[in-house]
Amino acid sequence: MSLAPKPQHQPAKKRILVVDDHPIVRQGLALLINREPDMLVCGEAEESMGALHVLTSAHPDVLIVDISLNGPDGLDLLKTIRTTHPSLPVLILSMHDELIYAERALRAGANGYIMKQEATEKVLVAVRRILSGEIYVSDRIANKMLKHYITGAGTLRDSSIADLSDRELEVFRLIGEGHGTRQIAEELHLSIKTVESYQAHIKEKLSLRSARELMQHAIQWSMNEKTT
Amino acid sequence: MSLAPKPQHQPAKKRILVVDDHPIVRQGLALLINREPDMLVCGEAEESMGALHVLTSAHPDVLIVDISLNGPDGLDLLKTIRTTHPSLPVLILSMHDELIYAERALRAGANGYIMKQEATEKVLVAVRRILSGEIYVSDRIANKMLKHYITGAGTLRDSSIADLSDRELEVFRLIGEGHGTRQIAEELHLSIKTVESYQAHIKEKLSLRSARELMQHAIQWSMNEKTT
DNA sequence: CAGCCAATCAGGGAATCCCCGATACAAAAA
DNA sequence: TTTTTGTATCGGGGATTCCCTGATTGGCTG
Repeated sequence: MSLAPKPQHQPAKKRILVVDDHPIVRQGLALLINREPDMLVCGEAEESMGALHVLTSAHPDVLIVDISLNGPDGLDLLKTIRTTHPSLPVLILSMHDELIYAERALRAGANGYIMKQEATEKVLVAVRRILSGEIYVSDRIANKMLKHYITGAGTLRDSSIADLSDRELEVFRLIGEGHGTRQIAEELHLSIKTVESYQAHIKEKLSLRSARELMQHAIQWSMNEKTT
Repeated sequence: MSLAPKPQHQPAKKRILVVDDHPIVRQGLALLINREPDMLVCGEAEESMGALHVLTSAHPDVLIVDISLNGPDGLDLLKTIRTTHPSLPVLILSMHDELIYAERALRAGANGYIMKQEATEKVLVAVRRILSGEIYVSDRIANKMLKHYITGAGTLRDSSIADLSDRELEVFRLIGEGHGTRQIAEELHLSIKTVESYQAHIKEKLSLRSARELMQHAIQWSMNEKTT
């Protein structure tokens, strides 16, 4: 399985930082990556803060980031990283194959978007692809994007939820997970007033009349993990 | 129990079947399990149908089943399996730490409930626990459930919602429909204070810590099997 | 450049949550 | 027959959230 390159001129392995809040997933990725001759996992983190910390000490060549982390989510982390590392390759990992997330991820500067449903080898393909400077998206997503792009609207209108901004969607998701206003504010390091403002915007965009209705929809949406 | 010739000197490895729609998670679990001397993964499946098929050929001693599968979910699979294998140990794996899912899982006949956020070693602990005939749940969940046990009687009851008085159940249902405190008070021709009192009683009986959790449970209850 | 919009926050009154109660009544237990 | 328990009904009052009306900054975009 290995070409057995001898230590002499051995090219440096590509260093990969894995960010996911599920230990099992981190371990699965580590196994997968470390048995490749040209890559190794140089660090792990389970949330954004830890990731930023490890980032400075482990100097990875690629990041693999789960989109749904506790606290600031994968997209937030991505945006933060982009301010200091504009061209560091980042592969976004997600459990939804909803177009909303893929579109947002790429817009936020991700170099790739892959789903956990994808075969494990695809992860390696994706990593190599983005290491070579290209963009990776799974075929299913790519097809959907093409179709939507061709058949009209430049953006995706699956539901009015697609109208939400990144921050708004994040708050919406947290509400659906059962988190309260204060809690969300703390998790995202924002003022309560700011979170309230987002809630108001979400209600506006989704035509909801009360915080109660907002919560109802958020919970139902979060229960529906359904694939397009 | 024992259908194979069991050499007394060398105990056979316990055979484990993993069902999860994320290849990375399956691989992570396989790594984790196969490096233990007394277990091995005897099969994998990514959805319920495949799981039932593999089940007949791989003769596992334990199943690890993710709760959110495509098509019939983990609980559906569990229920199906229980009709033909009433005592086959099944560990339910989930990404939610919500009590509701754990309750449903155990009520459906699961022998354990563990979250993906949990440390990987906990999976091994859980597997050994349920292999020895016991039930495994994480400490957080266990604490919550204990209260339910103590205040109730016998086995895991009908979600302990059966303990609610008529008025309480009525209020609970209305909350699940999205009605607010004031609205409920008007609809039932009661004082707001009375409705608040019912809410407090419901929270007490269901071991819920906030109005938000109450609402979450009420909504989810009203969405799913009201008829269980 | 002017305008729009996302992201961030404040003030303040209304509503709610949630901890303390209370009273009345019926059924069950002692 | 007391005593206890459970249900149904309500209140006070402080903490919190809701919700409306603002503001400021910084990007894009026409």
